[in-house]
Amino acid sequence: MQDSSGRGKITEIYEKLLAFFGPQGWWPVYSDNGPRYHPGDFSYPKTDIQRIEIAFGAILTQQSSWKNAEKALFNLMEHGLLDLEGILETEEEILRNIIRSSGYFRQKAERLKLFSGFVLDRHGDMEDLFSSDTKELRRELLSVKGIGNETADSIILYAAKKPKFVVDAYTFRLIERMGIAEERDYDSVQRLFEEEMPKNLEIYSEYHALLVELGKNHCRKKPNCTDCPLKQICLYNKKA
DNA sequence: GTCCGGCTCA
DNA sequence: TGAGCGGGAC
Repeated sequence: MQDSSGRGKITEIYEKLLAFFGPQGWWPVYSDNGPRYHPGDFSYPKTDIQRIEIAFGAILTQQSSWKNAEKALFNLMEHGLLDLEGILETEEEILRNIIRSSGYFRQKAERLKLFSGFVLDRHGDMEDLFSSDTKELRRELLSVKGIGNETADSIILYAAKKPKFVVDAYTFRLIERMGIAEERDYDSVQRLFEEEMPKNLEIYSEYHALLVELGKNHCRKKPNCTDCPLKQICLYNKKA
């Protein structure tokens, strides 16, 4: 996407969203004596269990509300299954029931197993997996069936703590409605944000979370523009 | 009844 | 590009 139309807007959107919603503090870490929430604390995850928690959470929340994914995550925790070997040793049918609340539980049970098997076979643990550089890590994650662009980037950003901008359906919808980008594929949209915003972990982490908040509250499929924080700079729904 | 912090396969 | 996957919250 080119400069003239979009240049500056990405930054402006970020500032308005941050001012309106405040810092979101993604990603919550619960396990291994982690705090329930850590807004402003980007030092998590600290342990492999916590890295697994975030990676599993990223898979469980695919096309599902975080509430439902969270329940599944807690359930895994209670069964001591924030553990790669443990997932592989758990009967598929049992695993499905443990994560049932997240929806798509048959697919996700398989995905947890495939991901766990990959990490164990290729790296042994999460810390070693994350020791690869961002490009290589992304390539590896994408090679696992069940991990696509958004899930891979979520893991890279929130678990491996490497600056990679996460694009999701809300992001596409926003730039579509605001007429910012003409290129609609994932990589182009990601590049758009990464090129305008400072390559910064905290900013990428907050920006994606803020876009989710905007998408849930205002920029929905059926938009609620009335009290939208971007109302002044968005052309959508403006009278012609 | 609608929608969710997507992805695979045809 | 479209169908299929799915429980739970609102």
